Amino acid sequence: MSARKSKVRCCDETPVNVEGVSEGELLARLAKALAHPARVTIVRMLIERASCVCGEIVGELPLAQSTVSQHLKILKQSGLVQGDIDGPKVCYCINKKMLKLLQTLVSGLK
Amino acid sequence: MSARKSKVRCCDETPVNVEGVSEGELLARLAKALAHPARVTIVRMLIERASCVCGEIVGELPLAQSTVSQHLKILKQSGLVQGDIDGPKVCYCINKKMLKLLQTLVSGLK
DNA sequence: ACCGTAAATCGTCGATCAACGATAAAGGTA
DNA sequence: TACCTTTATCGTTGATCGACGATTTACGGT
Repeated sequence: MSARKSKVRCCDETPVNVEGVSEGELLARLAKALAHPARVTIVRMLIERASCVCGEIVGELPLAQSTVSQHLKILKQSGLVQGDIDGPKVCYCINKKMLKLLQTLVSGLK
Repeated sequence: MSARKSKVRCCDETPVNVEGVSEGELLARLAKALAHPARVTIVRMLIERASCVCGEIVGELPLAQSTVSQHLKILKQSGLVQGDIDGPKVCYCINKKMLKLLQTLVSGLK
């Protein structure tokens, strides 16, 4: 093996591609990512546990593995969540920048 | 005419029925209401202009009147927006309690 | 009573969502 | 290599969304 086979830390810094997207569009996208109870639960889990897991998420939700995988895909596409491959598993975690952005956009509604 | 035909103020206090709904469910609902750019625009308009109008909203969006009406319905169902009938027109405005609730729920994501 | 304006509702259509089981891909281990 | 585990993807199904035009409903004004 090279340096380290599987790094414990995952989801380092984040690109966050938000090119030419209006604030309204962006807020709508992020809101859409949260527009399902299961996804809210996933986000909360990822925030709570700094450690990012995937199988655990499946175990915690009353949904099939494929369904959870779909929700994770949607969350990843929104940028709110990232997933790093760690051996046979995938390590998911929150993109704090995006979460912060969402919070800023929502708080700015006034 | 009796006292005042059409009150200038509209959207007084708000009921806000959030009975037996978990926080996650609630956040998901509110997020869903914002999960479309047109609805974000509407919410922003209503926040900006204390005066609440409906025809103006239609005039400002590149959408048919019926489509805007649908979006308004969704926003009303979420509780984020209220509409009071004012003669032949309908006066829409933000439910500040709900907006605050949304902001609290999103800010609480940490 | 009649007309005009404002808004909601209806019906339709294509697109997307949400869920599942089944299957495939990718990596670790014996 | 063969297996096992983990996750993603495929294919399907029913439900909901988003948009529209057309129609209906509700008021105000004449």
